[in-house]
This record gives sequence, structure tokens and C-alpha cells, in this order.
Amino acid sequence: MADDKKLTKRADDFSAWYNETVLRAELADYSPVRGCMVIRPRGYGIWERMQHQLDTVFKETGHENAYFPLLIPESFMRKEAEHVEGFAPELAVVTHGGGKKLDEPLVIRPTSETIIYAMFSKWVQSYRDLPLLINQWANVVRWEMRTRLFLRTLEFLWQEGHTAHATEAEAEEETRKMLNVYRDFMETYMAMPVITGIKTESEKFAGALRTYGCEAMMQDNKALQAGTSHNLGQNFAKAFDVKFQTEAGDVAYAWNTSWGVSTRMIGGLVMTHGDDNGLIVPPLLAPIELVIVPIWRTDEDKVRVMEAAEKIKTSLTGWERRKSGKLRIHLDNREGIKPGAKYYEWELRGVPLRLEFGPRDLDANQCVLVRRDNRVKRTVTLESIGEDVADLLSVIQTDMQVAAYERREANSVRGGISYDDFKTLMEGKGGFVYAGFCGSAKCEQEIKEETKATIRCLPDEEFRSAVAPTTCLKCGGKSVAEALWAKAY
RNA sequence: CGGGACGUAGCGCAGUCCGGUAGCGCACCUGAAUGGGGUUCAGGGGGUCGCGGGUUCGAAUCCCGCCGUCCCGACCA
Repeated sequence: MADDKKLTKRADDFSAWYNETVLRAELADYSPVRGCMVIRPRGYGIWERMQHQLDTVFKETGHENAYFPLLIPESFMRKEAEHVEGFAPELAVVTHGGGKKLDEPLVIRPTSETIIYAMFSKWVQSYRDLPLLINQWANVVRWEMRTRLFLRTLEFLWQEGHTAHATEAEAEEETRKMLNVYRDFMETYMAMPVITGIKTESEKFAGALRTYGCEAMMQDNKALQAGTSHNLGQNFAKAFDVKFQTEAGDVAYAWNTSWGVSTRMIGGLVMTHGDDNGLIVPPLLAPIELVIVPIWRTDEDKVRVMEAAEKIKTSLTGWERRKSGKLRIHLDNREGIKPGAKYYEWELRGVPLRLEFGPRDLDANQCVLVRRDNRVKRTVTLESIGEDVADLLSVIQTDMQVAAYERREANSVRGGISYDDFKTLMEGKGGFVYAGFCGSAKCEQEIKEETKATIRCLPDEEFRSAVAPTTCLKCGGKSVAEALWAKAY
């Protein structure tokens, strides 16, 4: 931050730009503990809107919220072999309580499968108890080596859905359904298009049968896994004895799923939409959608402009829209700060629409609306201000989504790329590469070592290339699936 | 855990080589003017110089130890 006022430009140092934007837009701050962060009101406000929307859909799809404890007996973590292996390196463990060493150490949850399925085994007796559809909003702790605000912190907030079903097919349907819930949310609300698909064995959740994910492309052309959904099969049911009596009278293990999205999505939002002036929040998730900046020169003007600005705010606040509820408006009536300074400040904070209103506007019964996403100014009459603001916000939402989609496609490569060209691309600007994969973990591992790119997923059908690749990107052998390759966060 | 940089006011830094009254910019407070894209002037408040020990008449500065942060590598929503 050589110049106090200007952000580092994305093109100069994307990583520095991201950190500065998050800090200066007051989304979050560093905590006294390494790797932890404080989510500030402007960041938490976005999270609350994300939570509200997702929670609504979770309930519409039949899930109920519950809360399971933070502390998990260490022995629980050991009951599922892959699970313990996957999470052991990043566990935080409580060894003392009340001044005494504990008989059994307690793990701070890195995720709650173990405690939840232990409880499910008590609650599930009969096929009539199924499906059991539970969600919890919680914090989890994973002791990561390197951390970044929102993207990877020791503690983060998320939701984790956990379900139990009578059949494998039902569990698979649930897994896919919730993946699509995430996808819809990310596209519609975050204006962040994603590629959905299945994870390879090496990227799969520890303990799952199959893992599906949503992958978004950030402005540095790296991939961000924004949500995952797991078909757990009967792995945890067997480990925690989640059994039920079937309609026919047999005893069977339940089929489980789990799925989650976290505050990491806020990082995704920043890196999808931000520009060199700071944050840009899509209207549907913006805690403030419209900021009114009054302008005056003389004391008389100040009085009448402020009075009229208050009126505009009141009349607009009454506007109710289908998806986004009442208009969320802030009137910046601070004195002693020039309008220009306010513009920069609210732009940095990402408020999608600004209304400028001064004496000239008052006399002409008009105001100036300025879009955050493309900075286009428009003078509109106050007669129809409600419609205009609502329309513009909706257009901004759509335009942001389209822009993000077009950027992703412009940086995606399909249809035949040599391994040499692939390496060059990954050393340079990066991007999404759709290419054949022979299915061997060896090829996957070698590519990772040589280029740092990984298979983000084997994309779902609608994202696959028109002509399926026939040979493996690495070994040239027969391709068994089309893979999406990219460097990832 | 390895390599590098750093720790001085809320933030960003200078001062450290060569020991001698702790400074600058921004932010903050007061007042006046200013106000359609980052306002100006005047006045003001704020510091265990990361922590502990040592050398010295005297340490932000030299020596030893520790702690912490950031960046780069091995792990990851």
C-alpha cells in the first residue's frame, strides 16, 4: 500500500489486492491468534444473507436444524479408518479441563460426522425413522499450516448437512440434490457460476464413497472449491452402528450423506467480482444495496437536500421485491467529508448502487444513480425512483453473473491440448483445462508435481465438451473420463 | 518444520550500521472555512520502541535467549 488511498492493482499482485480489499472493506481482521480471523459486521452481514437464503432452501427441502457439540471424544475420530487418516494431521485436541488432565482427550470438531452418526444410531430404529434430514450451522477447527482470510483459517463457520436414508439410491439422490442447491445459490445469489462434478479418489472426502463439488474460477484463473456434497455410503453407519429394521423385517445399515459450504464463499465472492477499486457485492447478498450520498454547498442547501434525501430513503425503503425483500438503504449523512471521498469509500465496500442527490437534482426533481459494477451514471426522475432502483439492482445482479460466466469461459480451454502447452499455460496465466484422463492416480500425481494443477472434478455432463477427449492429458493412454484441470486454492 | 523478511502511536514507516531528550505520514480529537470524484488551515491527544536477560554512566540502537507476524516451500473447505 504505497499510496494510502489506492489498493494494489489486481494485475500487479492479486494476492495483495485480495488481502487489502478484505481488510479495507472491513470484512474481516486478523486475530491475536495466528491463522484465526475476526469477521467484522460488513463481512458477517454478507454471511447472514448467505445463511438466510440457504437455510430457507434447506427447510424447503425438508431439513431441520439441530446443534451438536464442539467437543468430540478422540476415540470417535478413530472409528472410521479413512476419516481418522484424513483428519489426524489437522486436529486441535483438548487435553485438560478444570485444571486436570482429561482421561480421554477431546477433539475440537474438524467436521461432525462422528458425533452426529453416533447420535443417529440412537435415533434410528426403523425404516419409519428415515430419512433423517439434519443440518447444523457451526464453527469448525482445522489446524492448517498456511492460512488466508476467509479462504483458509484455523477456525471457520459453515453449515453441515447430515442425512440418513434407507437405500443407496435415496442417499445418492440427496447428495446430488444438495449439490444443486449449492449450485443454484452460487449462480443466482452470488452471481458466481460453478462447474459441478465428481471428485477423484485423491480429492475425495476422507470417509466418503463419492464426493461432488462446485468449482468456481477466480480472477487469477485459479479454481476455488466453493461447496462439497458427499455420498458417505454405509461407511459411517457401519462405524457408528446406524442400523434400522426394514419393512421386510431385516436389519440394515443406513446410507448417509453430508454436505457443506463455509465462510470461504465470502472469499470467493471477493475474488469473483472485486475490481481495482475494491469489493463489488451482488445486490442479492449486499447488506446495503443502495447508498444515498447527499451533496450541498450552503447551509440552506444542506437543510433542504437532507430533508429531501430522508424522504427518498423512506419512500424507497418501502419497496418490497420477491427475492431480496425490502430495499436495504443507507443514507450517508456524515458532515465534513466531501462527496467524492464518500464515493470512494462506498465503492471500496462494494455497495452495488449509489444515489447522488444535490441541490441541482432537488430543483429538477431528479437524482443520479451510479452502478458499482461498471460505474455507469444515469440521471433519473424521482417520480419513478423505486422502479428504477429495483430494476437496476436486478440488472446489476444479472450482469455480474454474465460477466463472471464470460470471464470463466474466456479462460477455459477445451478440446485437445498437448501436455507441453498445458504446462506452459499453468506456468503462465492458468485457467480451466478440460482434458482426457486415463483414471490412474499416478498421472494425476505427476501432473500435480510438475504443474501444481489438480483435477478439480470430473465435470457433470452439461459441462463436458461436445466431443469427448479420447486420450489422457499426461500419458496419452485411453481416456476414461473428461477432467477439469486447474490450479486451486 | 525448512528458507527469507520483519516487530517503534490505531495503521504504514524512519531512526539501529556509528549508544546520548522517540520522530514522520495517514488516521483520530477541537475550531473555522470547504462541499457535484479522495478539502484546506490552525491547534491537540496518543508510545512498557515484541518479551526477558546482559554490556554500559547511559540501550529502540550492541550481545545472548525467547515469543510473534508476514512471504516462499511440504498439508488443505
